[in-house]
Amino acid sequence: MHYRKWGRDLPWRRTADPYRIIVAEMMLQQTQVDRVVPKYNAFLERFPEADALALSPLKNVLAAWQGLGYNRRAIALQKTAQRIVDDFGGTVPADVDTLTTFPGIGRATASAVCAYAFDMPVVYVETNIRRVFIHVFFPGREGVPDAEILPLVERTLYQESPREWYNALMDYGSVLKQRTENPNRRSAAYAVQSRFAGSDRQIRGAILRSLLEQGSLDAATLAASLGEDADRVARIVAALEREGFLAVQEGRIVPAGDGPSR
DNA sequence: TTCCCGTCGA
DNA sequence: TCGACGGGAA
Repeated sequence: MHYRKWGRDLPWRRTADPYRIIVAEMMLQQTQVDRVVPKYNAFLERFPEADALALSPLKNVLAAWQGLGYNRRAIALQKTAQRIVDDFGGTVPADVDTLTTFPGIGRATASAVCAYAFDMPVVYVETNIRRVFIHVFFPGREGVPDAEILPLVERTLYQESPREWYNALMDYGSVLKQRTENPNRRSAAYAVQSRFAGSDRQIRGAILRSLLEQGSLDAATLAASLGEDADRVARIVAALEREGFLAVQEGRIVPAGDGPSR
């Protein structure tokens, strides 16, 4: 098997610890492998098991997440760790439908956890799998729906070792991306997204980053320091507050769960 | 400037 | 079903 000799040596491939697989998969949801590797290692040094993550102040979790993007995943990951500890006695359930009920875990991540942590023969589609199957089975086709890919995934799944099979698919998909025009552009799911520069997303990221650096922020001067319209910044801060990133106390922006009260 | 990507809530 | 959501690399 080609994979046994040439497969990538990635840190999450050296463990079957379901907690570690969950951390890796949630990081990999929206962030490229090269960027995840160092963050994954540092994150697990800080939070070696679900218990440590569940009990940590959120701001420390967000700090460890810094640079990965889509910071809501950090909140969701901590909540998932809390559910594992509180509702499952620290044992990750080996079941796609149960895992899907966890915050930040959908079909793809739940299936990946079952494949990599538990070596279960689950059938699912994510970007690398999609890329491989579109390339191999749908040459020249546009708008290929996942519904047509799934049966092929099921038929080709190597039952003897689903974990190894999916790892090999990941590597093949990653090579295809480097060597060809991304076949996923021919997926029905493909969409061009709005520009990042000047977007709310960029400002959200900047606010969170400076909050974690400064420890707290003065709401009145924040807009000026960002060079942005005060109304717009206030609206974004309110959204961040609703999502549980931060709190506003007497005009100061502080990390969530950090102030007095309760 | 363009590219990438899974989950969630509307 | 669709738009919001980050940030680093090419």
